[in-house]
Amino acid sequence: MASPKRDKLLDCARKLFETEGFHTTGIDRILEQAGVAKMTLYNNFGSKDLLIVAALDKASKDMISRLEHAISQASNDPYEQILGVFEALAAWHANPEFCGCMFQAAVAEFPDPESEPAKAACAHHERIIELFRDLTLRAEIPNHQTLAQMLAMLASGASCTARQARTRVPADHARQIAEILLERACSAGLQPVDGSNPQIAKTA
Amino acid sequence: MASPKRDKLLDCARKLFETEGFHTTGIDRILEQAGVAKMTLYNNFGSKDLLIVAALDKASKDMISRLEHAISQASNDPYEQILGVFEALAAWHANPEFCGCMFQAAVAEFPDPESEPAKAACAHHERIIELFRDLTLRAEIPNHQTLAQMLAMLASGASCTARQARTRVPADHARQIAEILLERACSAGLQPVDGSNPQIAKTA
DNA sequence: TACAATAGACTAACCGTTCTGTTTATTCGG
DNA sequence: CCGAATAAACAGAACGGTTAGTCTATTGTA
Repeated sequence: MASPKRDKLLDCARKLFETEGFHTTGIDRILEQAGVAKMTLYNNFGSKDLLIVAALDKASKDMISRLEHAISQASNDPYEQILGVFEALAAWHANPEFCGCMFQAAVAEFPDPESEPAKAACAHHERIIELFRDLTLRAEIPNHQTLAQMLAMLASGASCTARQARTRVPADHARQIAEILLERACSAGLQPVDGSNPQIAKTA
Repeated sequence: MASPKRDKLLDCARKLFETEGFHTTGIDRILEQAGVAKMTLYNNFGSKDLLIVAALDKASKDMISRLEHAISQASNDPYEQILGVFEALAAWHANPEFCGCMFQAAVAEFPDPESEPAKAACAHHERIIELFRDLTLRAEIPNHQTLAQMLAMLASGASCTARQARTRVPADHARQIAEILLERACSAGLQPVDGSNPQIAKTA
């Protein structure tokens, strides 16, 4: 299952997809850069789409473990750990090699929600929400599910904005907002969201 | 400049690009759906990329004027007007035809920031920030520039999340966060952002 | 010898773009 | 008011290039 050629191919594919997009990067370029024959791609992955899925899965695993590492290093306090996630986000965006979130690009390039790459990208987003949910639960925040969704949305917005801005400013703004939300949740608890907007019921 | 054929072509192109992406929708499909000859495309726009730019520009103009309409109808109070923008956002996301923000898709599909479609999409984002800046300025908010950036980021995050979720929930969450930020800005003013994060200086 | 990975030719489809020739509508001079 | 001139839109063939994917023949190694 795990061969050095396969790893090299997957690494190059991930990088090229990230920097130049999924549709615009042809198979031949990946093979050339990886120094690998065409048949190793089709023997190991089956198709370009499945290679994309594999690249997304690996990128997701890497990012999640990077965030978990940032969390464990931040503190024992879940409040501080949540802010640590945004610190890690800002550090990522500040990296000059940063060129946007790969998963946001994937859902944009594969509009069909039933396509495998789109599903892989959505799965990553769910994992991010889950990560925040663990933290808000441990922080014993009243409306912890809602806050987790909000935090994930903040992170998405920061990544999306940073793709154009190419600075860590959006992530720092997101962090600041997260701080405000946490402060508020700590002192009073969030107002019930769904109750205050009854028209949601239709789409929920 | 403005002919009915040209308008029909532009409309169909905008819709197809929005729902199926820029790279995946071929020219032939656009022409077929618009009932228009190939040469009318090249006589009127010059190339597919320039057609994409024209579609993005028209979509931007439409959206901005829709938001301005929502603002003018909301109230005379700039606070209420800002919330009105998020109301309009939520209404847009609740529309069953909503399939994600076209401009986010454009920057994802054209990773080269120098490409014309990417520049057109960035210009739209600037217009959104400017729209919020006008409102925060009129609201006499201390750090109005920073808050405008934050609000734009919230809107981006909501659109990005709504692409996957297909509900108005993210926009409602964004609205709720905006409410909190406004409340805070009203009572005390935001803390100086850049001062509290001196490491920004490098990228600023 | 046997096996796995290689390079690279090859296919079939699709892409954006150009070109050709025809048809339609509009405008203008007599 | 009518016929000629101009321009625009038409359908569709053709072009060169690129794509994902398959196949074959060759190499290196155990």
